[in-house]
Amino acid sequence: MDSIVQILKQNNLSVTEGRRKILSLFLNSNGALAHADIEKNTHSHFDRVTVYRTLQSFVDKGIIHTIPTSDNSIKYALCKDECGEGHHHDHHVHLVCTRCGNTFCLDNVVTPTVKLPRDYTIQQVEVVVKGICKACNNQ
Amino acid sequence: MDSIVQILKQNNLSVTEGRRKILSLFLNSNGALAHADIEKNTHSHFDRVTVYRTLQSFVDKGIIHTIPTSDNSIKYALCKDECGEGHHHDHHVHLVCTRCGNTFCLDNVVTPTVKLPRDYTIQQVEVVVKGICKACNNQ
DNA sequence: AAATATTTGCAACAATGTTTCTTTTTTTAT
DNA sequence: ATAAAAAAAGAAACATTGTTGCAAATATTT
Ligand SMILES: [Mn+2]
Ligand SMILES: [Mn+2]
Ligand SMILES: [Zn+2]
Ligand SMILES: [Zn+2]
Repeated sequence: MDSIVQILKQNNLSVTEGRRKILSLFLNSNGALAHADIEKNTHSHFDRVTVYRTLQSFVDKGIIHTIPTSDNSIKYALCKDECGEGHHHDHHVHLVCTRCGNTFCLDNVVTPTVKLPRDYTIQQVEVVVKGICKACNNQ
Repeated sequence: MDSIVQILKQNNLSVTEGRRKILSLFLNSNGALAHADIEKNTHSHFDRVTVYRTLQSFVDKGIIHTIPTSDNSIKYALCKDECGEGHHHDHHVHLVCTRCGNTFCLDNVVTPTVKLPRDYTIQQVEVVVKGICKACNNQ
């Protein structure tokens, strides 16, 4: 069976053209995608609302995760860790390349531990590095 | 001289009612502010465009900095480090309280060092912690 | 194949952000 | 203090982004 269909079924999502296509975009992209990237790559074949809903359901199911940015543009990327419905466990660092503008999950770079004063409780640590990506550095 | 006026003059910004009021909001707030918070606190006394432009000029001058979020909502907070026109040097951790929803600069918590593979270049590291803030923990 | 459940697209709306231009305010020079 | 120059604010129009309710279409279950 198609691995895309498999992922959708495993997550109790009914298999529709939009979900198949959008999931395949993530599987075939090495960087993170914004809503606009998806609209563009699908040539607006799907309604904007459908794209929003699809992204949201993928996040809910733990198939993709969001990446924080400083400029009001959510980026989404495939979860490669043990994420599932209702719980994300993405403990890796993200890189925003200031040259090509792409955002990447550095799956092998774990988030450093942060020590806060006693009064605070840590639930999750997000690390976003601005810098130059591999591809841009090698040219 | 009023310290607010002083800050504006030091940064070569002409002193206007809007800038004075918005800067004082930041000086009197212990957390970060979103555009909407400012609109609300000024009772929409200033045009929305003016608020956008004021925030942008403050960021440009290094008076305030933006804080990345995962939900498409830019937060702004006073720069307490050595920031200036064209260069921000905010090396502290940010905390988003999942109970009260506020965002705080933890000025005393320096961002941990991150080690990336040789192919990458680091320019800036942003750390956002989700958790419970001091005030919420002590009640 | 029919019944049921789910998803989609559409429309209308709300919120957020940008651009251009005129008026007003602030700053500088006299 | 006044006039000239510079800068900022406000208004309007528009663009982009995100949300909600509902009927039609599609997918899943029986
Ligand atoms: Mn990631
Ligand atoms: Mn800060
Ligand atoms: Zn790059
Ligand atoms: Zn709190």
